[in-house]
Amino acid sequence: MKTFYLTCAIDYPNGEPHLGHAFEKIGADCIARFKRLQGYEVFFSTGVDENSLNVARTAREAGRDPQEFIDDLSPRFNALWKNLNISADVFVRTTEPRHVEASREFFRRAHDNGDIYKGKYEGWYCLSCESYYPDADLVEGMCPVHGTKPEWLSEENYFFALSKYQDRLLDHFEKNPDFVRPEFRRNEVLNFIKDGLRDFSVSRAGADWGIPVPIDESQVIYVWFDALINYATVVGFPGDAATFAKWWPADAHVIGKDILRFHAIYWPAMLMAAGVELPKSVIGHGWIDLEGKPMSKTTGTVVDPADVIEKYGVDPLRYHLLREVPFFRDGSFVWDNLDGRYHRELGNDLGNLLNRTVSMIERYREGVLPEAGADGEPETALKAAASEAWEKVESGFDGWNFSDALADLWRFVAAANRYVDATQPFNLARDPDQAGRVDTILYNLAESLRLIALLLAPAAPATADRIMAQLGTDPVAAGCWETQRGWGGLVAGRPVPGGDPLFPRLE
RNA sequence: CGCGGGGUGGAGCAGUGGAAGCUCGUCGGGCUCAUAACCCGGAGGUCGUCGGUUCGAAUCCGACCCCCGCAACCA
Repeated sequence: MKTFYLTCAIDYPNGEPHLGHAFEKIGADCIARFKRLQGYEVFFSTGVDENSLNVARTAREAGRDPQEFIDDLSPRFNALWKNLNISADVFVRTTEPRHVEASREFFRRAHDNGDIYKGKYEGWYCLSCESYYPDADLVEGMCPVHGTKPEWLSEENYFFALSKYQDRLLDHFEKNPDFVRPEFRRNEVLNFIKDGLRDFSVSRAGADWGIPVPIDESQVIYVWFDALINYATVVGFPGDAATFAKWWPADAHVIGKDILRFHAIYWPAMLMAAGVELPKSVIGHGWIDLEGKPMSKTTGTVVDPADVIEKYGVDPLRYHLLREVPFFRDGSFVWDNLDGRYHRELGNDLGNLLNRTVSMIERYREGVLPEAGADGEPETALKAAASEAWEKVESGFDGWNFSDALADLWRFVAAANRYVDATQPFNLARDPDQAGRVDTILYNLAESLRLIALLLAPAAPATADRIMAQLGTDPVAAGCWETQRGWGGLVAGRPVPGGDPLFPRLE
């Protein structure tokens, strides 16, 4: 069976997960489900990055023990993904023993390959920030955050020989034009590489939080070096060779634009050093803000996804984000827009289409699906719209253009609504001579909804199944895009139970 | 002169020389199976600014203004 290995960023649990985190997981989940529907065996991973010194610092600032702190926060991320119906197969925590082992083994291999050496890391260090600043970031020689005079520190660290891989990386980009997407991000990365790569330190001295360097237990592995390795850990590196061989290389790493460089440059070079194949693609998505303002805990501009779910439901949130914000671009979460999409697109367009369809089958055919007769002109148009939608939606999802895919799907929803209006079954039903026409129309409407549910399933899986249930047919299952994509999947003569409106009006 | 993208009706966008478009929203009318949809009609734009080329510029040229991404250790 064809396989697809998809990863999300692992988030660092120094606070509650918010809508920005959710955007990425929802997009990735949409792809995971899309691939399963296409018949791929999918492995979909996410997790949390717990070894960051920032996490330990945040915990201590709150007067809490770091371990206790992450044991509290990390499960909240996992719980949110469950609530959002994210179909991840694994949720990794980088403090897990298997990941500690994987990181140390990876480090060892890079070291054995001659790509890790001891050097001196020097720079202006702000004690309050606990971080180094390049000269350019200092404001008149002072820390840009605290305005205090930073200290010149120098520490012995292990360095990774990134510079050695500059040519091989350029070569890889050359031979794999889709390695980084979207294209404008690829170009940014390419320019960065062409400017010249410098070695970077992969360890920290004097820290008591993190994974010990295998060749020098007095230091810990720099958190970035360890975090990236999670993608190998979760598919069995290094102990489970069979599992690793089955899934690696990853088909797509889904990450935010802010951490693109780590995935598009550092990680590939690290893999080359360890003698491991490179991933197929790195997908850099945009960020969402709140009503035009950056999400920030300090200013209170955050949205708790749980609040959105409580008011509108999981699928409306998923649908709205995927439809509203093109995945590769930045966008805004606007409450009014969500409300508008909920009522107009989900309620009026889709929900009402289902409702009017099952209502007419109930009223005119005692709730039993009639058999379709010969096609007329309206049927030809409807079926043309269906096959066009199928083609466009599939290629839209395939290119991570969720927004376009859903817009195209809604063109078919509109076509089905137009079909009702053009054929007027509610008028024909008064004339016994037209019974055959009414049968045909009602069947085709129900069948349209079946196809809509299939195409909607990656974005709004629960809604897809609710539609299938109201139509009296099976839930959406893995691989069914291959086996059930053609027109005519519904079986005449079966009961159409109908049900409550999918998206009732609020307030 | 660091590299790159962009400024078009309320929102999001298309449009590289020849009558300013699309989707959504908004206003009015028709229809009615339905959580209503669909159809018809309307309102709404100095196409960032200034200058130039041309019979004709959103589109070509020049200058300027503004916004955004990248510019190494920010999981």
